[in-house]
Amino acid sequence: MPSKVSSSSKDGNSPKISEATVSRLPAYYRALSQLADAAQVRVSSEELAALTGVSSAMLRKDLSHLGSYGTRGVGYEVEFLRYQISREMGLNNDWSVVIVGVGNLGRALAHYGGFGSRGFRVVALVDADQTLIGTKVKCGAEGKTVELLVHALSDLEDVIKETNARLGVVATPAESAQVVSDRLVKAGIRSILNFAPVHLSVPEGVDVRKVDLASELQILAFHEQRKAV
Amino acid sequence: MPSKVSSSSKDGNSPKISEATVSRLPAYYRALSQLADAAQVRVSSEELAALTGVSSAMLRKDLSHLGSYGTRGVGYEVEFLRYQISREMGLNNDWSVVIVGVGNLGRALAHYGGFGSRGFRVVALVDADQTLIGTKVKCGAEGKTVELLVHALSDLEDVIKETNARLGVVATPAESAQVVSDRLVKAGIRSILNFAPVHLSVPEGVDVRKVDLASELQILAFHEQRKAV
DNA sequence: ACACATTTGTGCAAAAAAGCACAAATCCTC
DNA sequence: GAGGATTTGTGCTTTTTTGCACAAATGTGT
Ligand SMILES: NC(=O)c1ccc[n+]([C@@H]2O[C@H](COP(=O)([O-])OP(=O)(O)OC[C@H]3O[C@@H](n4cnc5c(N)ncnc54)[C@H](O)[C@@H]3O)[C@@H](O)[C@H]2O)c1
Ligand SMILES: NC(=O)c1ccc[n+]([C@@H]2O[C@H](COP(=O)([O-])OP(=O)(O)OC[C@H]3O[C@@H](n4cnc5c(N)ncnc54)[C@H](O)[C@@H]3O)[C@@H](O)[C@H]2O)c1
Repeated sequence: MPSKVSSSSKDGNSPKISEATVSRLPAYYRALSQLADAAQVRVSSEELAALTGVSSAMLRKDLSHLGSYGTRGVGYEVEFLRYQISREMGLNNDWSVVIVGVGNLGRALAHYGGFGSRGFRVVALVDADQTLIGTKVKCGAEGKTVELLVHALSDLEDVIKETNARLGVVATPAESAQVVSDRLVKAGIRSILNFAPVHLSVPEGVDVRKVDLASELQILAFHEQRKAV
Repeated sequence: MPSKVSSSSKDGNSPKISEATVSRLPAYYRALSQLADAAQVRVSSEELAALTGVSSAMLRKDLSHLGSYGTRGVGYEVEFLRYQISREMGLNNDWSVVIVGVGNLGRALAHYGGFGSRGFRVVALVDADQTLIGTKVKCGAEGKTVELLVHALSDLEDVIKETNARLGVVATPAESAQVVSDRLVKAGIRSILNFAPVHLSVPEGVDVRKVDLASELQILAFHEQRKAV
């Protein structure tokens, strides 16, 4: 897994769903959404597993941690199961996202339309580049396009407070990532998605997930190298 | 972990490095490069572990799978260890990458300069959009900028043959991803990095790593939701 | 109402990964 | 060159994750 949650264990009373399971729930959700779009009513563990690339046994065990939402001899109701996963994952809530670093990647993320359909909304863009600050960037894809102003890094705390952002995306160069992360945390952000290829140190209670594209290619290269000549 | 290798186990005679270890090697490599840039000669497992966010014991065990490259009581030589990792991972070779889908994300990847410094070179861009085909896209960042022509999807096989590309990146919409993947495989590609939020079915021997940005946000949201109110 | 075909949910076993602790190796000082 | 301070490499333990197999539950057909 090219990325891991770092800190935070957090358990109050919830039955504790394993990290491995959590990391697969989004794929199930996505597949169920697809089936729902195709107006399919029911799905078996076998079918859903094939769609998501896991074994049917693993799928069933994963789902069993959420509750007993299937019917033996029949399968799962697509819409019902989809709803249960979305509820468990908090996708009903509206998640506000602030993106710091509006370069190649930050802009691509802002333009992307696929987040909105899943409860995520980019509400603020922040950069340190004077030539970018004050410019407008189109956010979201067809239909729901919004123009967002690029804010100055110095306004980070205010922007977060005003927009109530709870998720932070770091898309700055590696050198600035730790500083940006520190400021995000200080401003109250406790969930960070980091694209900079550095490890971010954050206090207990803050989650960081790292997406490292270069690492992914390197891992592929490693295996490629080992394949028969 | 936002991504996993799907198929391929592959073992000829190599001592078999665990998948978990392989997934961490790029981070070690990156940190060592940083230290080398800062002209640091030696590093302890403790220090390197802190830089990469793992425990020192895990780091040592990971490295021990490559060989015994440290010196007890002293630590590791930065340059030497870096070289050993790069050799093990095949980063000395030059890896040619073809990107299919030159939209928001594909373009951001093409523009990105960080790949070149690690043995990866984007050698071809392919898209299905008639208005894009034939246009030129700047590839790589400052210094080593190259303009690449966007090729037609119908030329995919030829382009791969001519450029000798061995790594394929799928950055098309989800609907097209499986078709594109099939064609990449048929053209001889056996390592694919997939950004489309769908599971790709590939034959035995082909590796797919999936990077699903929306999933990452969802996983963060899941944990965020569980944090104290 | 009963036998039979399906498909889930789950206890248990196996495998993989992470963590611990310490002996072995090296360096430094005197 | 002996003793003490470090720091690696690794056997062993614990935890996490995956896989297997089957009983329990449901639907169907007669
Ligand atoms: N573009 C890619 O395909 C790609 C691939 C792999 C990794 N990455 C990583 O993602 C990150 C962003 O990549 P990119 O290609 O968008 O880079 P980029 O240089 O295009 O954009 C970086 C942006 O961050 C801004 N910035 C710099 N310092 C800042 C600070 N302290 N606060 C706020 N903003 C700041 C810059 O002004 C710039 O707009 C980098 O860390 C890069 O290594 C990118
Ligand atoms: N942009 C993001 O930040 C982001 C985030 C998460 C996921 N993704 C995923 O990454 C993929 C690409 O995203 P994007 O934002 O770049 O989309 P995009 O629509 O901007 O670009 C997609 C490109 O693929 C091309 N294309 C379509 N069908 C094709 C085919 N059969 N063969 C070759 N090219 C084809 C299109 O012409 C277009 O240029 C999508 O699957 C998207 O869900 C993107």
